[in-house]
Amino acid sequence: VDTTSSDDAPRLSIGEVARLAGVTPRTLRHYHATCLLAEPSRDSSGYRRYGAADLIALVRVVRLRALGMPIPQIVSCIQEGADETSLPMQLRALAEELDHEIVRLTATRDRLRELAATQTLDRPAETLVQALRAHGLLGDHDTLPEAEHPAAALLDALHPQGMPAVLDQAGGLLADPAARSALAPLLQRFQGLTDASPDAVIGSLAGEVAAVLPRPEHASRPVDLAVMPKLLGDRLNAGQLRFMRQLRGLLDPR
Amino acid sequence: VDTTSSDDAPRLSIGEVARLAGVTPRTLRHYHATCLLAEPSRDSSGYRRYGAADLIALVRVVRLRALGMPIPQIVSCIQEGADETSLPMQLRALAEELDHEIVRLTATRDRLRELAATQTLDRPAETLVQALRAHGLLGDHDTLPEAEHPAAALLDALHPQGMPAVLDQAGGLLADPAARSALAPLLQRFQGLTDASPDAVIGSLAGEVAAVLPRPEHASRPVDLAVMPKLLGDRLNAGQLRFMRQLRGLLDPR
DNA sequence: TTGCTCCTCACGTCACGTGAGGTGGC
DNA sequence: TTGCTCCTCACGTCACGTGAGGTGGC
Repeated sequence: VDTTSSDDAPRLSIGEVARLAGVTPRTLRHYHATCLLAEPSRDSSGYRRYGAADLIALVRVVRLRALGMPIPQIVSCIQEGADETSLPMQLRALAEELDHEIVRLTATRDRLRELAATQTLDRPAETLVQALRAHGLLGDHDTLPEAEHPAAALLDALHPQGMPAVLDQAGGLLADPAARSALAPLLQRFQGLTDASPDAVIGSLAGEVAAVLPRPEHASRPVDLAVMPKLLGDRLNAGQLRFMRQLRGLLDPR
Repeated sequence: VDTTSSDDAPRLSIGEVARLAGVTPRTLRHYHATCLLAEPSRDSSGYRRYGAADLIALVRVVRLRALGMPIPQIVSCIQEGADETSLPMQLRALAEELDHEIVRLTATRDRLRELAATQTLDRPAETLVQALRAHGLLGDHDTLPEAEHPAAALLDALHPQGMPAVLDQAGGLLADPAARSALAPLLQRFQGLTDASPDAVIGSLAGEVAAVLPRPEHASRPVDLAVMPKLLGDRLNAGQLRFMRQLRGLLDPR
């Protein structure tokens, strides 16, 4: 018996399948364009007509997309000849990628909260002042001269993790009275350099400074000592610049 | 005394600043193009020349980018007149977005591992068979007729969470002997419908079925009963289709 | 002189969103 | 007849990566 109320090839419009699968018609057309899904047949007016098998294939794709699988990978998953046992492996690989992503985002989130709380992102000079006070190098009511603020900002910018990390690394030096008393006269001698300072004076000062400073070997992104003179050129005299070149040679011998 | 070895306006090339800030020259040019950073001065050959202040501004931007802040938001943060106290608030807001993202990714990752372990993403018929066996509705060595596999796949596709969720919702029904004994004769009566079945028979069957089925009100994406006949048209006769329409009217009264 | 850096377009990425402009179906 | 759906381009998104083709600096 032939049933006239039921079409022999029951078909849905693009909007109907899309709604059933929980996507937009545009998304479905995109999947056709990328050969993720075969184009279905068309009716007499050029409309796409979908059957139950098309819906099943689409939902499969939609679920893999919701799991974060990129389209090219889905293509390789569903093409015939694809190893059926590889799907669980690919899912596990995606899970591992997410593990790393979650670790990364968690670290970033924690750092965001820390920076919001301490406000150290934007006030290198203030951060430096607090550290100096904590080490008794600056009186509680003393402050850094205005002229030193750009230098503090530059120091902050040159270290990958900024001023707090600089102070962290310098903490040992600052907390050690012996190192502090050794550095103080060296700083004075550096400030006393002039254009006319003899090479011998500069060379021995560089040697003494290099002996006190911690090695930069383990820095993730060591400061490029070659560009330092270019940045500081208008604040240093010729003797001080020669000192920087000497120090660079000693700290980073090629 | 004029020092000839030190330039009055010490400047770095784009490659030098970029390396100091840990980005590529292209990234820096992109920041200029988006007005995130002002274009620096050029030398006689058209090369950009950067000073210490440019480096400091760049590093500020690079750090905010590393924290996940989008460029337009950074622009609003660093333009003059920007409320200084708003930066911590924006950082906290970013942290909250990351909280949600982390929750989302964690759920997806767990689901990936679950699907990889149970392999229920791809074998709706097998999943159905296992559930039927667990409820004693199918012998341990019996299997689903091949003809029912497409129906299982369709059922799986029509539920947003797939076959396991379908079985979960139907679990109460299957586990309840009273419901099972009520459904069995109803299924037989449905299968017995023909093109010539009178409306009265169909109407009362629809009423009895609707009384037994759980309400679809709380489904996140209720199955569109209007399209069901189009999907099943070639598997059902006219009487069964009239039943579907009746049932639809009872379960979802507009 | 060679190799490196710099310059400015301008297309590509990823998975669609969003009109633009036109036509078929109830 | 009106409103809804469908059709095919084709540009926009986001933050750059990557040549293409040409020139300056050590």
